[in-house]
Amino acid sequence: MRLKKSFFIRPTLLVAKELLGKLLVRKIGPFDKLRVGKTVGTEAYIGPKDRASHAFNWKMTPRNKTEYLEGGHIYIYLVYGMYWQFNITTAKRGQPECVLIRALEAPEATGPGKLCRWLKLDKSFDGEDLTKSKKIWLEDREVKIKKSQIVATKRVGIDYAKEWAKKPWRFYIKDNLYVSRK
DNA sequence: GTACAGATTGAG
DNA sequence: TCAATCTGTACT
Repeated sequence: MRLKKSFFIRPTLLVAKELLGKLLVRKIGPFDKLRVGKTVGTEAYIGPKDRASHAFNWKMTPRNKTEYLEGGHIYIYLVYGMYWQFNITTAKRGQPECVLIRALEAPEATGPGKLCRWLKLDKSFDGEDLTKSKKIWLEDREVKIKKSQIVATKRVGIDYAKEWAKKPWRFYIKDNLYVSRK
C-alpha cells in the first residue's frame, strides 16, 4: 500500500525514522523495469534552523526551491558535481524540511550517490509527487521496524555545520549490512 | 566576468 | 589519503 500525503506531513524526525523499513518502488523506462529496495538509512534536514540544510536561514535558490514543497515530493540535487542526492520533502508547503535517503537494501546501491545511479534518478525527478507518480513511490510493509532496531547517530559529510553536525539525525537499521560505510 | 566549496565515491 | 568533476553562490 502506497504511503499517502498524511505520512509525510508530520515532524521530519519522525518521518525519517518511520521511513526505515519501507519499500522504495521504481519503474524505469518504457518497459517499466522494476527496481525495489527497502529503506535502511535516512537523514533528517530541518531548515531553516539547521545549518547543515540547504535552506538554512530561509535560503531559497533555483537549486533548493523544491525543498519548500509540501511533504511527499522529491527534492533532488547534484553534489560534488557528479552525484545526485535523493530527498523526500516533509512538513507543510513553505517549510523547507526533508529526509535524505542514504541507504537501500540492495547491493548495487551502497551510498546515496550510487543509490540514485541504480534507480536512474536525476534532475528530471526534482519536484515529483511520490504520492501520485507512476514511476516512483514508497510502500508500507506489514513488518514494522522496532524502536530498538533503530540507531541514531550524527550525519555524514557536514562537519562545516558545527554544532548542527553533531545532531543525531541520521537513522539506520541496526546491524544491517547495507548501511555500513567503509 | 572569476573563485571556490561541497548532504560522495572509489582507487591507492 | 586524495582526486574526479561541475553547479550554485558569492564575490569583483
